[in-house]
Amino acid sequence: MNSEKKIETAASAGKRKKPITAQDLMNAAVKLLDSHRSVSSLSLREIARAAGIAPNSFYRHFRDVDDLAVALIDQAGRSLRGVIREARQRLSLERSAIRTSVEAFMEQLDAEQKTLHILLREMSIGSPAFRQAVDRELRFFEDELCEELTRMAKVTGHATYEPALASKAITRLVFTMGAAAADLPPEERGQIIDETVVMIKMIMEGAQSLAKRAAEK
Amino acid sequence: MNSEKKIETAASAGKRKKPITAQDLMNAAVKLLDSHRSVSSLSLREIARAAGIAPNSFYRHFRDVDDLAVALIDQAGRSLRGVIREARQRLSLERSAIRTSVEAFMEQLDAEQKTLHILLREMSIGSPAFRQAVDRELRFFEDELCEELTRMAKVTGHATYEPALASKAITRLVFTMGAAAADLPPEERGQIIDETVVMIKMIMEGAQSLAKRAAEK
DNA sequence: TTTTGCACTATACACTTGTATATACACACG
DNA sequence: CGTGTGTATATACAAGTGTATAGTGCAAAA
Repeated sequence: MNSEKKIETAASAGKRKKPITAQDLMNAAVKLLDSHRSVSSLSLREIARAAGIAPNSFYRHFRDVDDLAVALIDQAGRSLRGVIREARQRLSLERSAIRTSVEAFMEQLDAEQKTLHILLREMSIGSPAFRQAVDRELRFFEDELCEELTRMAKVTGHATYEPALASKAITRLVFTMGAAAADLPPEERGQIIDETVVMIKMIMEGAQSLAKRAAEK
Repeated sequence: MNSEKKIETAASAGKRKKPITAQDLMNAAVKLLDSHRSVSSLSLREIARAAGIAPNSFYRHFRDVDDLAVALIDQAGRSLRGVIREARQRLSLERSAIRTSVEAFMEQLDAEQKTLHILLREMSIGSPAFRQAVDRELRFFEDELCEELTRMAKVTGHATYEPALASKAITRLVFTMGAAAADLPPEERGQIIDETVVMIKMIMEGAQSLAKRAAEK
């Protein structure tokens, strides 16, 4: 059977108005990544098949599978930033800022599009462009956090030792713990959240304590 | 061209005494992973080709590519544990225990077999067996560290707040920072090491400070 | 010696992959 | 009415994939 088979049938059997969006392709790709496949193991044909289009139509929307992957990361980052910013606004006084943010982060894990899931899993793998996209999101997170830390310092009087470093530590920790939580059934995530919160408090406490010590000298 | 090509030539051109070891295959796989490919994108044939054997001979040594990947992780963990344990023994008094360990960890990044590299990159991806193997190694690390922390508490009198959690935080942080360092030219790793050391100190300082606060109440 | 077992190879098959080429259909503008 | 232009399609090809089947050659056991 050297020539093509006839059937590369659409997954979505419905009669669709023709035009397919880039987002449709991204959704199809995300569905394929459900279990534990890496983006780099997805084939262009597979994605096209899942989206119900001909293989070649893929090129109308993305240059590459890599290109699509980068788009996925951007999307993950954008919506994550939104969620965190929102969490920070409803920073009511009855709950700790830390806990609120961590919870928002973890909730985002099974948001409609599970792109955060993907970002966390594939952080350190994939094309240069891919990792660059991930790094961008990490830095976003760090910067916002760092700002917050220094602002907080002025209000409470508790200075932070090296706010940029503390932010980096917290960010990496949250992302790593998020990756661990991602593979867990949601009912076991509570523990991870608690652990993460305590870890963050350790870092902040430590950074403040080191700041005091440095000031005393 | 429907039938096979004739040449699937050995990569290692030398005239070898026939028997190839599982380790040879693992080495070949590692070489292929040099740049930034994920294990899941390696094909059995590719590995066999790189090792200079026929595709089918692969099965004499591993069931799967996945199977080989798990073996790689085990090897990475084994040698990492060795290195860290060794570092702890030459824990001379002139250098901090933290810095010595972190340096040992980072040095292991470009050890002969760069398997640690792979472990760090693919931590949260791959087959269940694969991630289980990674988790095993993480826990090893955590446990040894936790023991050390409580032992230290008795000597110095500085108790640690939740030693298990602090160990987990430190472990995850070191691994994440290691993953970041892995993609860097060795001359830029110094900074990462410094950062990591400070981060760890923050955590330990914080955990001790929290312990004191808890005791005072 | 013959036999048996093992490590490896060669060939083949059915299948998937990325992409080149050509083509069909819809809609906007002259 | 064309006539593009953009978006989808089908067909095809060369290459790569996992693996089934059938050897080949060589060392130890009989």
